[in-house]
Amino acid sequence: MARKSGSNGEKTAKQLREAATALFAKNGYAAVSMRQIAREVGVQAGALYLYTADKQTLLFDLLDQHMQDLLQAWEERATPHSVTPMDKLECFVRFHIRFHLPRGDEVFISYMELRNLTPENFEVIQTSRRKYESILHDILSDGEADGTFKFVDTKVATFAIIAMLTGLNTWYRDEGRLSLDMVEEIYLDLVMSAAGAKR
Amino acid sequence: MARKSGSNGEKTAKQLREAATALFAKNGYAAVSMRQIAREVGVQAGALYLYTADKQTLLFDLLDQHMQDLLQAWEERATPHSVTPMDKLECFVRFHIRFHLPRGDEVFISYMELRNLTPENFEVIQTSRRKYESILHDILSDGEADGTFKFVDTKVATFAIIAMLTGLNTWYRDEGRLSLDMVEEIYLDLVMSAAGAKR
DNA sequence: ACGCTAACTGAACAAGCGTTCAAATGAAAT
DNA sequence: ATTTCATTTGAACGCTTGTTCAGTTAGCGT
Repeated sequence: MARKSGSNGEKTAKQLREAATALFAKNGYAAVSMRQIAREVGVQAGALYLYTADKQTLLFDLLDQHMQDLLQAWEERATPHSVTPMDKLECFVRFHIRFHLPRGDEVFISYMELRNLTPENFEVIQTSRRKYESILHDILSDGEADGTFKFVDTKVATFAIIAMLTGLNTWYRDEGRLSLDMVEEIYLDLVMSAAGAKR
Repeated sequence: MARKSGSNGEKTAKQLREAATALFAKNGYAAVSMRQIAREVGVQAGALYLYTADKQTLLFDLLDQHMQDLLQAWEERATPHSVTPMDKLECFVRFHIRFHLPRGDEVFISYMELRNLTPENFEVIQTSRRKYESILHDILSDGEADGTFKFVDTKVATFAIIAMLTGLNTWYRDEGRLSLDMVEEIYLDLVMSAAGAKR
């Protein structure tokens, strides 16, 4: 047999992205074969090449989509645009946690599989990442300018805060001791303290 | 030819560890072949099996050695054992940075390749890691008990601080803007602030 | 009912994988 | 000088890899 009954291109494309995301996160890009992904999708390996040029492009598209989603979600965030640096920082922390926590696999891949990108693809992702970091950096700078925050080095503080927040993904479990709301408050407190903000 | 002139077991063993560390860090465990490692060592692939049972054991040994070194270095740290929680935390921060920064590859592998360990091997490494985390946790607990520090949640603060410190490895470069001494002071300040310590 | 095209199979390709092992050779001890 | 043993080669094993492609079928517009 060839074409399968009930087959549909968009559905398969979506299944491919999902299967690849899950498998790459669990076993790593290099350790996952196209045949493994195909099995998960319920299709032969050859069929995948109707939806991606090659394995490398598949990885890149996943990472790029993730970064695009992240940046776009920030632009469209529900919270009304805040005015004071304090409000902005609070908004950023809450946003970061709520965006990243439900996307464990994507976040994991985005950090772990950078080295498996070709140099050109790497540069694209890196640019998006820097864009995101600059959002936080601008907030911290503003706050420092008007005396809300105090840092020895603002650039380092940016990295440190993002690393701290993203580290949440490595240990948080839905069934665990703490609710999403609680970790949000805990990290908010840690970040505000680190920023030297009096509350 | 068979045995090579000037050949020496211990030297080859060391070269194997170094080549494997560098290659695993750069390309990932799954993406690196035994033949690639062998080429780096300057030997045929078959010869590597005199020094490791198999590829999995090679990875495990590297990670395990790294964790052992870390825990032992803490025990033998040069700084005289401090008394106040404040001193202890300062000591820990400085130790963490000075131990981790010069070991970029090992640290990277230790975080990235955990998933490529067999479950039993993973458990061993995880135990060592928890041991290290508990060092910081104990310091934070003590400090909270005597009022030096203030946390909403001490366990979370432990994870957050370690993530923050380890994140340093992802951006620090020797040729960069900041010296080792400077980042040490910057991170010390961030950690102390996050801990709510008045200085 | 027919033709077109989107969707997929299944086999094939060359290349590379981890691992084993008999054979060969250098170094060290006698 | 001879033996012994550590060290390495090089070929071989069966298997998997990413990717291509001619052929086959399902769904859809006419």
